[in-house]
Amino acid sequence: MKSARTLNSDRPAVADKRSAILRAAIRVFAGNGYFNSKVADIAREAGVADGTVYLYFKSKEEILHSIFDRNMEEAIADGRKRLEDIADPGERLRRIAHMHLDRLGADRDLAVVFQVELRGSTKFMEEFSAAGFAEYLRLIRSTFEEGQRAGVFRKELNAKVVAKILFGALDEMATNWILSKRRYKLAPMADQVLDIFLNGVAAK
Amino acid sequence: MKSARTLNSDRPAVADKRSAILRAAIRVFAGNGYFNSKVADIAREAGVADGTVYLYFKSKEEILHSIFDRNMEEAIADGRKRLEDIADPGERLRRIAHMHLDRLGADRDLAVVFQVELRGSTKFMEEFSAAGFAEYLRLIRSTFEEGQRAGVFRKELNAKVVAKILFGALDEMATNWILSKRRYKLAPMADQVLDIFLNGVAAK
DNA sequence: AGTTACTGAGTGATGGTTCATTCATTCTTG
DNA sequence: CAAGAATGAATGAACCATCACTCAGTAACT
Repeated sequence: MKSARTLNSDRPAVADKRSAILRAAIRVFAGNGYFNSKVADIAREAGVADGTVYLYFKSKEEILHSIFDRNMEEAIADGRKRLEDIADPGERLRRIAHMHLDRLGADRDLAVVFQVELRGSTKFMEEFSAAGFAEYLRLIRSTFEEGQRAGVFRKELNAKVVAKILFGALDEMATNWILSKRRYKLAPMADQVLDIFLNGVAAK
Repeated sequence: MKSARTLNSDRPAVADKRSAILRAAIRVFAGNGYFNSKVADIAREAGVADGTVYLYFKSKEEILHSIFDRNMEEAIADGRKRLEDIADPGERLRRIAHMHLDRLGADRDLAVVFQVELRGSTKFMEEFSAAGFAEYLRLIRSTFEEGQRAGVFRKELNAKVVAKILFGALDEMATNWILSKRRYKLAPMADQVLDIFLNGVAAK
């Protein structure tokens, strides 16, 4: 087997290998589903031995968790940054929706893992929902509440329900996109969703 | 073992046993997830031997399919009937949404199977989406298009996207409901969704 | 020589599926 | 109507393919 990139030995290959395994796992999980994927498949795809996987992750399940954690963390950090210069609640929601679909639309395999594989058992769902999803829903909700206070959104609406509606609509766009044979851009759908949504919740 | 009901020998216990197994499977799948459920668990829950399951279903996977098929068929038949006396497109959509959430809200285990277990692999998703989901989306869409022709919904909206939005919102209500610790009624959420939705798509 | 990174054959447990056998019921025959 | 034969639904122990995970060994580097 060809030795891994030894071009510059600055960084030990450690970080590289960890994410090589994660990237491989995303591809494998997306292709076969989590439960039908063998650890050996991931190892082969990553170009390492079976045992090596266990030097970086303590179980197959932890690999799935790491995929979620790492991406969610990145998305949230990036999201915060790209929201800080926007004041208008409607525009903030638009930006959130765009980022949501941009991110999933940029990597189909990752999208499959997020839309399908991570939903495959209540156990996972509960864990993930306790972690990142809940925080994401809260972000949408509090943004909406700002809008209510500012008088641009109808005050009688339940913000929690509204957040779920927006999330659900975006989520369905993503799921439909990965299942669709047609290839179209996912991100632009955000505007169609927001058109209806903002019209629906607008004050007056 | 006590002999099966021999009260009237009209009908062999066959149909009974088949649906006993299906009901047991719904409970077991909902409790452990499809992949973590053993056929032996289903058999025990149904009060039959392992082998008996294979007299009625040719594989574990076929059990999952049957759960979907049977319920979807029933839902669609029932749905058609309860829609035929409604002309107004907005009211038709409201009725659809109510039926959707009523049905899932009436049986938490079934809801778990539909919201979680059936989504756990692209393979399943594709099969199911080819089957019932697609038809359901088409129903929403064509109802919306009637409304567009009637001039009550904005004509510039893409009906396909609109249908996904409504479905996605309802779907998220259901998923959130099964994951929530709190016990609340699912069906009433339909009105909150429709309030925003109809406002969002209304002409003028 | 020591340390760290990696390897991949082996192992042990799991669980979907099969099938030889049982037995209650129904049919046939005298 | 009773005895024997046939039926086929139901059983559950056993089979065996499948993998997640381990670990004794090798390689690479200092």
